[in-house]
Formats: sequence, structure tokens, C-alpha cells
Amino acid sequence: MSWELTPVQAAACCSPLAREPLSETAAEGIAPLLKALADPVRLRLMSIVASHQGGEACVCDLNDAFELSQPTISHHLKILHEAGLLDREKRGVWVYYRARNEALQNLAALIGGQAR
Amino acid sequence: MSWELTPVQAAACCSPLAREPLSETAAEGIAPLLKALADPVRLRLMSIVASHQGGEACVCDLNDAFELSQPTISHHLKILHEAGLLDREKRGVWVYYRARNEALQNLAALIGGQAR
DNA sequence: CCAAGACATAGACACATGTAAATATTTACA
DNA sequence: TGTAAATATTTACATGTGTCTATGTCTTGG
Repeated sequence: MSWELTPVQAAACCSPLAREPLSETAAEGIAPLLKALADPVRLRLMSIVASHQGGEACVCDLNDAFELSQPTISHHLKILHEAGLLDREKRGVWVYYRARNEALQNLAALIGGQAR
Repeated sequence: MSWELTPVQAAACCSPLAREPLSETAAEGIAPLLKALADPVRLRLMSIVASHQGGEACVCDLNDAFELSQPTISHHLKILHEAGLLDREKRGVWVYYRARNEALQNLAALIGGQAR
């Protein structure tokens, strides 16, 4: 439904935590974004993709980086994608995920932004 | 046990996500910090405390800001405190929580830090 | 010392989450 | 067309999480 915001969009529309209290709605919008990052496997996935050459990585590479089943990695990638942290592009048989830098920037600004 | 790192300390010792892949150990250290923030109530608690005059707030004020039971708020505050995001100080009958700015800064740098 | 108020802890319960096995889907190529 | 490879989806299950009620622990005032 097009009128709903992705978590990433939600994070873009608030003052930093230390500036003013978050509204209930804003907090409920942002929490899923942090939840998406708040898992060791997904943190590593994000860092692998984001730091990879070209800012993107193939699922085949990602699977190899963990001792987890392929469906589990796929599951985590889906969560990061739906949160708006990873873009997804299919090229041939392979799927490439790309880190959305803007998303990370917005989130960082929300968390670390100065009070004034 | 003094040799264990709080999540906050863990976040301080890594390059930004976009610079290089997080080690498994690092990811496992940092995830709890994000988990602590990844809840609407705790996000609002952090923002209320961090944006409050003096950077601190009394539990009595925090309870009033939510329609949740007092033990529930106490539970959330404990999680934020144990993650290293809030400092706790008892003054008389009241308990004051104070935002650890350094913690938020480190986390923001980890998430939003530039690749190079 | 006792009662009341502020806050924390314990226990219980519904619900969410991470994982794997099995299966489906899509694509390329012989 | 049919087979193999890459990725996603479904289902199931053990574990984790948010919340409440009941109760405990401090601290202060009387």
C-alpha cells in the first residue's frame, strides 16, 4: 500500500533522539528499522554488502560467509530488504543486494544527532 | 565480571559498517546494543531522557509519559541501563536516568561512518 | 519503629523471532 | 524441452521478548 512508510523513510522525518522526545508514531515507525539491524547475522550481512566492492554483493558470496543454511540467509536478507536497508536486483540467475547508504546515514543522524 | 564488555564498549571498537565486514565476535557484541534501542517504548524513553533538561529524567516522570505499568517501564529502563545507554543514579527516594551521549555517538559512527 | 511512597524483582503468559528441512520458483544452457 | 543451479517460500519448532500482577526493597516522615 503506497501510503505506508518504510522504516527507512520513517527514520528520515525526525529530529535526533537527543533533541526532542519522539512521538509514539515516530517511535513505532523507527523501531522496525533498528530491529532489522539488531541481529548479529544481519549486522554482518549489512557490513559485508556495504563494504564490498561496488557497494553490492551476490547472495552466493553471502551464503559462503556464514555457517547457516541458505534459507536462513535468504530470510535475513529479506528482512533487511523490507526494512529498506538493502536494495535487491536480480541479474540472471544471481541476486545482488546493495546497501542503501542514505538509510544508514539517516539512522545515524537520528541516533547520534546533537541536541542543538 | 570485569573482563566482559558492555555493548556500548563493543560498539566503540569497530570500523563503520561500510568500511569492512564486521567479525562475528564484534557483531555479537554490538547487536545487543541495537536490540536495546529496537523497541518503540525504549526509543521514546531514550529520547525523553536524552532531550530532557540536564540530560536526565526521574523515573516518576517517565512512568507518566506512558500508558504502561510501572514494572514495564522499569524493565525497559533496566535493559537500556544494562546495554550502557543510560546511567542510573539514586537520589533519595527517586531514581534518575541519564543518557550516555558517548554511547549514542559511537553507535551512530558505526552505522553511518563513511566507507573511506 | 512504622507506614507510605518510589522503584525493582519474580513469575506467568501470549506472541514474536531465528533456524532448519522440505519444497517451490526462476533462469540458463545443453 | 529438460536438467541443474541459484534463490525464495513454506512449515515447524525451540527460544526470546513485552507485558502484567503480585511482591519485595529502600528511603523518608511521623
